[in-house]
Amino acid sequence: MPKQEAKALQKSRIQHQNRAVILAAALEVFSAYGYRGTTVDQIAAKAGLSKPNLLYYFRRKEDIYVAVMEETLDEWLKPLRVLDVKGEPIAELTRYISEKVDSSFAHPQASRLFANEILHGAPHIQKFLKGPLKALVEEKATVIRQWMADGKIAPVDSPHFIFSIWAVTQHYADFSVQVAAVLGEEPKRERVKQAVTEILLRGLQVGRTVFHAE
Amino acid sequence: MPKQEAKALQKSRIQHQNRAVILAAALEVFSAYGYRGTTVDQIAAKAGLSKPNLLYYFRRKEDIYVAVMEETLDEWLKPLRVLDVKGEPIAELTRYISEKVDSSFAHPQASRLFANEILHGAPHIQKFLKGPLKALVEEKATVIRQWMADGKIAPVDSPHFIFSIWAVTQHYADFSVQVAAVLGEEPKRERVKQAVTEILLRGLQVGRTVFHAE
DNA sequence: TCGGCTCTTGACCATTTGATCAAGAAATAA
DNA sequence: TTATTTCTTGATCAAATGGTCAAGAGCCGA
Repeated sequence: MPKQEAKALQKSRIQHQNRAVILAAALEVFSAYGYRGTTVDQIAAKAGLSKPNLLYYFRRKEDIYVAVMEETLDEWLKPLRVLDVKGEPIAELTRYISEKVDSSFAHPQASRLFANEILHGAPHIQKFLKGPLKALVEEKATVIRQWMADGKIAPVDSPHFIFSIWAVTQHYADFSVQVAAVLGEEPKRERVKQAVTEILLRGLQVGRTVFHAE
Repeated sequence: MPKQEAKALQKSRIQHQNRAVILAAALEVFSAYGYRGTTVDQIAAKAGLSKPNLLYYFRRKEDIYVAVMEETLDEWLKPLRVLDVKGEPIAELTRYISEKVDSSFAHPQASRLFANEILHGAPHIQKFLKGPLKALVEEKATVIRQWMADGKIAPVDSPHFIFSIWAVTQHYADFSVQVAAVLGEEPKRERVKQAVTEILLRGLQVGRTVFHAE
């Protein structure tokens, strides 16, 4: 019976669909309340399933969390991966910042989930940080250094510059409550994009004419 | 008996000392594990007290949290308060950034406690955000606008510039695990300070000569 | 239609955890 | 010393919560 062999791998329509529903619900709840602050019941309720039913798909709460985190990480890396040494530096960095701002506005939960994980010591993603992420940052820091060496941008500490881009763009997802409270209104995506790009990139531009005081 | 009247206000030596010990322990634990992730037992253990004893000083877990948060907020505001319109803009902003970086290195727990609170919707400090913080940011945004109007710095979106300073500097406390993992070592305070200052302020300087490519 | 596999759930369990309380120990004022 | 107030704690409770299980319902291929 071939059914036996396929059992472990093959996922039925229902499996596929329910796992997706659960992961979507879990992202919402985990990002809002943190790992410990989230109950399995909450996720089950949001997913429209009974608790034992949910635990039929993911045996432990932690398994759900890990699954959501894995889904998130890949998407998180994407925009940086395409930073291209052959492109025009300011255009490349502008695109990267733009995509990160878009991401903060479109998927704030993913950003918050990630932020919360790191804030609490990154117990589940140490390997990701020290492996793929470290490698990618080193690669892209080299790209930026190349641009500097070619005289295309002003000198800057490459890894710290990457950290700054992350910090500023993700701020609009992770600290959105604070931003909205201080501004007195929800920030506008395009306005944020423009402001952030200017703040982060203006200092890099070479041959730029700055108006002079007096 | 005057003792009766004073009872509610007066705090004995023991009261004073134990409250301080509890708040210090609570800051450590809350910042590491979040509100829900922290147990009263953990705080009591770290403070060297029995759980009922701890609850003699703070009747509820939430009371401890609120007390720690209040202690933290004031310190958080301090560096921004002294931003002076009469000072030299770049020097003033450099000092502000420097103090924020110092704060991230010296008191990362306070920053993380604050970050965690906001990340989860700021349920306990809405009033602080919409009141004192909003007012202060508006005041200091005006200071920056004045500098721009006087032609002392390049134009920039003031509130978003303040957000950027917060984001970048606090990143080294809130995301320190990520920073260390990606760099492969602990970042050096002075190096961070220099890099961050350059990234954030170079674009503001007026009459600056940037070397030109080729 | 039938047999087996997948999916679903009500009931239940063990542990954790915030909080209480009564009673004793220690400090303090008379 | 003595009386009173403050401080401390072992024992205990009720609720919340992660996880189990057996039994039933539903789906699907032969």
